[in-house]
Amino acid sequence: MAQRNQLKFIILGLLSENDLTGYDITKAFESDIGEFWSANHSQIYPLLKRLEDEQLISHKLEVVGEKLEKKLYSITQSGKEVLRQWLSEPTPELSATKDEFILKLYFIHTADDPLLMPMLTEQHQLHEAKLHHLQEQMAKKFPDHTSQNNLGHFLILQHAIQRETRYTAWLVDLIEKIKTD
Amino acid sequence: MAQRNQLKFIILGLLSENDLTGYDITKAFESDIGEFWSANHSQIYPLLKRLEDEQLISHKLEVVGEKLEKKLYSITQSGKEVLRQWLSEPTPELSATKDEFILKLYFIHTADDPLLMPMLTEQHQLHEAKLHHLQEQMAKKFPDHTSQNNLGHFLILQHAIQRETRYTAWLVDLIEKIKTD
DNA sequence: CAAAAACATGTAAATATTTACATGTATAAA
DNA sequence: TTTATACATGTAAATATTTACATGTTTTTG
Repeated sequence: MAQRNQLKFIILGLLSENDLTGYDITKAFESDIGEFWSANHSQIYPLLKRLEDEQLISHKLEVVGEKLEKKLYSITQSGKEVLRQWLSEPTPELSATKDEFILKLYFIHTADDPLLMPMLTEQHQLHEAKLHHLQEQMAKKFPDHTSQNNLGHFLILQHAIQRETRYTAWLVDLIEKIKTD
Repeated sequence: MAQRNQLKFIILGLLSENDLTGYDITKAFESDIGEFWSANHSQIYPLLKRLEDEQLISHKLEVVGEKLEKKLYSITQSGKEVLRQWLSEPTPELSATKDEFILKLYFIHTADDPLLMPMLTEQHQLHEAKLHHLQEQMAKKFPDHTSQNNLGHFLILQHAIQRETRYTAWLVDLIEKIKTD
């Protein structure tokens, strides 16, 4: 397996909060969940079918306008149990954080390599932009600075903001140090 | 593609430093590179063959003892160019950091969920252990606190240590806050 | 009202990744 | 000297992930 089907649990988790269509789930990966997992609709639709076969979810058809049919999925009792079971299991893996920039950096041996500075400034710009985006999300989703029944979401945003703050600071330091060489 | 063959470049990068066997490369993923990428020997051996077909690397046989043959791979000029090209390209992706614990946390809605505290203490223990491991690596590989022709390696270790320090501190804070509820 | 953008759902093919299967040698420890 | 461990190299099968192919509807914008 290339990662023990965590997508399955994400889908169950999302459906445990709201009934959703495949399209809605796809969208979720472009916002909230996109911060810490990725998936395409071509992976999601077949999986929804499989989860329904396993009776972890079910769907009913809704018709929009004249003929557009959408499938609104709900989690079943069995699905809720599988989700809860997953949440209660240990998570001992600490999977390697695959970061292509860090990978490249590993192969830069000296501070005077002409590739280094462009790499650092590019990453600085990217991570600063991401940090701003996350801060906007936080302000938008938790305007009164409290988590209100959404502790998990609040925490992962806080975590991501801290991560990007730290990442950006590291890059700034590094750029400064290398400049004054 | 499930990630535009970054393994290819890791192998080229490793071979640009030293001639290595497939076994050596496999081992590298259990130490240094394991901090930020993973790969199994069953992925490495076929890829070495492919890279040799593409004339990015070549090998010579070495015999150990009576009959154990090992293939010592070297990077070719063409391989060096491909590696350098990769290093010089932009890295604009900022791929989602797939962290199963964060994923689970997203689906914990309230601070009084009985699953929360065990999750947090488990992760605290794991990240603290990882931090210690990284600090040991740093002390071992850069005892005189300087990077000496290995800037990249030094920086990725520094980066990982900062990341784990921050992660651990976040968990400690969180545990403290939830305890005193 | 025409056009563009967003909604909506799939399949196919290529590639990447993990786990399991398979085999044998050399070296260090007991 | 036997035994365990590390060295060494592969293949097969299952699964995951990405990119491309494919089609059609509804809503918003100009």
